Amino acid sequence: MSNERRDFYYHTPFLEDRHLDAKPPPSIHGFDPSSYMSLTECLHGSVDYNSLAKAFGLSPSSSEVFSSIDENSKPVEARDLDGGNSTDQIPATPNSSVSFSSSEAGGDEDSGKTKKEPQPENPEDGGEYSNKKDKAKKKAEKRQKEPRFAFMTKSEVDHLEDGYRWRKYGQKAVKNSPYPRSYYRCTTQKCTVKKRVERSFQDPSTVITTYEGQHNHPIPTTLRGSASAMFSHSMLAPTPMSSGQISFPHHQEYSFVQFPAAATSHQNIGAYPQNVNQHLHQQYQVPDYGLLQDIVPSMFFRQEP
DNA sequence: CGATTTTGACCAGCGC
DNA sequence: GCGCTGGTCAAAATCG
Repeated sequence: MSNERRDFYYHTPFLEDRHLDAKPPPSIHGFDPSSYMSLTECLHGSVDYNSLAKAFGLSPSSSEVFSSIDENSKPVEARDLDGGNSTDQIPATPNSSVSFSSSEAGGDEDSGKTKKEPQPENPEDGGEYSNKKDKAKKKAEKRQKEPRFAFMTKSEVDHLEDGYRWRKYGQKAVKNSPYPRSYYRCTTQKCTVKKRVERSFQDPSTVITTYEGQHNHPIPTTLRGSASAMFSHSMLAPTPMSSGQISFPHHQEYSFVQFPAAATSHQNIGAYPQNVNQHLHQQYQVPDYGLLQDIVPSMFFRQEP
């Protein structure tokens, strides 16, 4: 609504030219402005552009960057990536359709999509409705408060190992795409984090993962395989997840990144100036330059009209 | 046998 | 109001 609203998109080609031993590094490439990759959505649908830009050490007026996104990372049939989502509700201007309710973190960051404030219509007189419906409503209400974050990863594996344990609770065919979308929920009790995974129909080698919510617990140490071993100590330590960290799982074998706490409270974004860099840096597995140098410089911001 | 996945049904939001 | 679509539920099936 207000012009204050700005969407942030990022393009993180990091890892692309990174050599991590034997296997080809997964890369996050391209992005889909019209359906995913909107940091704004992740950040509760309301973020101050300048603050965020600052947080990442970018000049708020780096308009070239904006354009570069359009040209380079052309949202190839972006709408198709998300099937109905973007096609139907995010026509030309992604954010414009995101009926964001800036009210607060509880804003409907799911806005542009489907869920909406479930009218609290006498939950008790559900009468004819089974508690199933009530449940769904409650969940929906809850869900809206969760920050979301989506990214694309080149991978042959659909469900990327990210250190947490997930249970699949649904799968749906995606409109205009031969690939289905899977829905996962964190199996840890009391943790409401969910994630959706789907393969890009434009680029079948790309997996689009959307995280929703924040883990309120450390990574399960009983994780089988090497997953747990690859997470940095900083991750396994009782990190203040409550502060709003969001993890950027790419590929279990290569890296694991935590996004600075900015995710949960947009008001604080301005509070992570340059520290963000160091912050991120610590999280990377790759020592030398870390992926940070890839991610930050390539962190593109875009302002939608 | 418990945990997880599969899958059809159901529900809510949105556009027409 | 209706149809479409995304998201979730939950019973059944499958897995380890």
